[in-house]
Amino acid sequence: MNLKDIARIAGVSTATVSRVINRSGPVSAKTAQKVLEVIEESGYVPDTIAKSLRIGQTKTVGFVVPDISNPFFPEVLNGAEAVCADYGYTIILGNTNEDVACEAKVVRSLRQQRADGLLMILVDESGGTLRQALSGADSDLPIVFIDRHIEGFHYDSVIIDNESGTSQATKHLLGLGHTRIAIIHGPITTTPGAGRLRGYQTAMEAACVPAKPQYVLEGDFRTESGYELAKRLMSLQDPPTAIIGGNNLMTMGIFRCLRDMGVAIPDQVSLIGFDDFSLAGYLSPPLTVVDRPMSDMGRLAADILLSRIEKRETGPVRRVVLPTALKVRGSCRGLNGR
Amino acid sequence: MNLKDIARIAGVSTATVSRVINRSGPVSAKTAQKVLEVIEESGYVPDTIAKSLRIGQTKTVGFVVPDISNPFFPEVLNGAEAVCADYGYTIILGNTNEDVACEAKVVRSLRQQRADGLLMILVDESGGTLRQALSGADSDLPIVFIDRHIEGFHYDSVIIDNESGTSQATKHLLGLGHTRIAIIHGPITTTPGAGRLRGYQTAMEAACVPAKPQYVLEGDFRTESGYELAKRLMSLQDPPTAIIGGNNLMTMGIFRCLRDMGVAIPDQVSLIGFDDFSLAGYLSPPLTVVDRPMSDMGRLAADILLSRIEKRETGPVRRVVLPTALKVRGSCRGLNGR
DNA sequence: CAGTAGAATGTAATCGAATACATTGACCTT
DNA sequence: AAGGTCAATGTATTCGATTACATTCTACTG
Repeated sequence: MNLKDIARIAGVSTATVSRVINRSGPVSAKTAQKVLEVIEESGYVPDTIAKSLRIGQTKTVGFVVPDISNPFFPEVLNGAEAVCADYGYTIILGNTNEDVACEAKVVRSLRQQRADGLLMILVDESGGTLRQALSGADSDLPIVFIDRHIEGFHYDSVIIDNESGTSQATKHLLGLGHTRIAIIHGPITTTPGAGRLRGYQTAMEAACVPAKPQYVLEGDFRTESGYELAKRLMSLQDPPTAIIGGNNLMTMGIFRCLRDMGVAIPDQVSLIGFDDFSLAGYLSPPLTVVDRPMSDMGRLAADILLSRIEKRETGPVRRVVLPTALKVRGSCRGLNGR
Repeated sequence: MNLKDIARIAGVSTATVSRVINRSGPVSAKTAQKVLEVIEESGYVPDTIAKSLRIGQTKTVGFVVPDISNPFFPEVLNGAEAVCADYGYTIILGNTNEDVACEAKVVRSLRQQRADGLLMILVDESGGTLRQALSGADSDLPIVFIDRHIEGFHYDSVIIDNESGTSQATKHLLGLGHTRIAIIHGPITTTPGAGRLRGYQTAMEAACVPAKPQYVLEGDFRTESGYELAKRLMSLQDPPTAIIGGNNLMTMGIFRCLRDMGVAIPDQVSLIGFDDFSLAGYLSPPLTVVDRPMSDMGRLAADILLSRIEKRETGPVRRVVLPTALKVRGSCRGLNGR
């Protein structure tokens, strides 16, 4: 059952049917009604594929994530999906498994599928992968980066103030009297990895507390690395009195490690995580975290992307930086009383 | 840059280029090489849209979920995505917001987009919505239901043994000496809602412990309803000594409520949740839960769907029922010693 | 009543790839 | 050398919609 069939049954031309469906031209009331009746009866749905081919637009947005099972992902997706649905766009998923080669493959596949635009949480922030995957193409494919971005690349991005996030956390700990503060940060090749480390360093320097190198460890944003590195920290001859986790997963890893090692939080070690999650406030102790507006990030990114796709906005590249907020709960203890 | 351009530059016909790309016919080594070179240089990627239109297959699978932010979703998605990626299929997302009307819209939209098949976590288990959304169509669109299914509908489904899950949980509590056991179950119009309730009832009856009606409450699978109903339970003149949560979100709600009300777990009330989640074992007390293989559900459902799409399997409808397992941690206390 | 504006409708090309069918050419057979 | 086989390639149609352009029809003007 296609447009031609409808035209035949209704006794009109395909052009007329198309005009009725899209309200794209004058059609007499009588004809329109007749056509609509036929469509209704037959249960006809226009073929989006054919339409896309003809008009060169698919009304789809590719959403590229490194790791579906990171709880950060559904939150962002949630915001983005709502906006896309509002504008009649559908989301196609691309999972890169934190892998550079996979990222290239996914982008190329999304390009093949003619996604109208891309929402990307990057893996390769050097941009090499992306540049290659986009090579030879109509390189005006709109892309909005989320959480991470590429220096000197002409794309919009929605990120957060990572530096201020860890800076707040560090100051909070310093204010409680801690000096042996450790951080398990993400890869410094990534925006959030480097930014969060910088915030920590800045705050430490500002307080004239030198950060010991053995307290600054680089993880890979995964639970296991948080676990392992926390174990290493607590095995030092002078273990830290406070640890900052570089993201949600690593914080969970740290939390588990401390629990498994029998290290009391916050009595022996204070802990601050980056990223809030649903049960963080119900752990014991309730976790103090740096929170950020994840759903808003998705919403905003989708907003920008769609306005680029629909050419409602043509100005220069936008770089939106959203604020973070320290949520003080119960995983930090003051040392001043000692 | 399209197939025609490549053909022109390589000095061959479009048919030959197509044959090279798809290995769909004999091409001399020399010609093939030439064509591949041109493709390489130009960064050409075939247009999936055009291909789909021609061959009537999109290599996409629609994934319909009621609630993106339910932690159950990414787990299932994770499994499904891996299988789909293996077979070269892409996932299109459909969010129904637990809304029947929205479900119809999403299915219709996915049909328009010519998804080759659907993975569905239903909202309307009566099937009315689905039947309507599929009306008039080539109703041989393969669909696999996950977690919930429609009685007497000719589609495959992958569900879990809900009844045995709550039955195990109830027996565990009975074994510990509890008799005032409450359950906050999901809507009885849903497979998991009804099944889990039944398991509870069966186990209670088998032990000749009558279930008091005020201990059996129907929630809506959301955190808030768990919270509210737990509050109601604990306000009874003879509150239960144990509560079973009907799903992950409601269990979180119950947990929060008990904490907020200052009810000690498990000293005052024992708690068993349905569905494990990443930090359940690190709450205090660590939560005893009925676990189920969520990622496997996604994997299996995708497996079945793809084998239907590719006609590798044409047998009768399959109904796969996966087992649940009680994970005993620390949220239940024995009453026998009293 | 001829002329014409503008509404209503139709015809046919187009998007980019796949493919049925046609054609060419090389090599082998008898 | 004629005929046959099969590999290699080309031509032209097709998928289902949109749309530029052409045509018809209606109604109104002077």
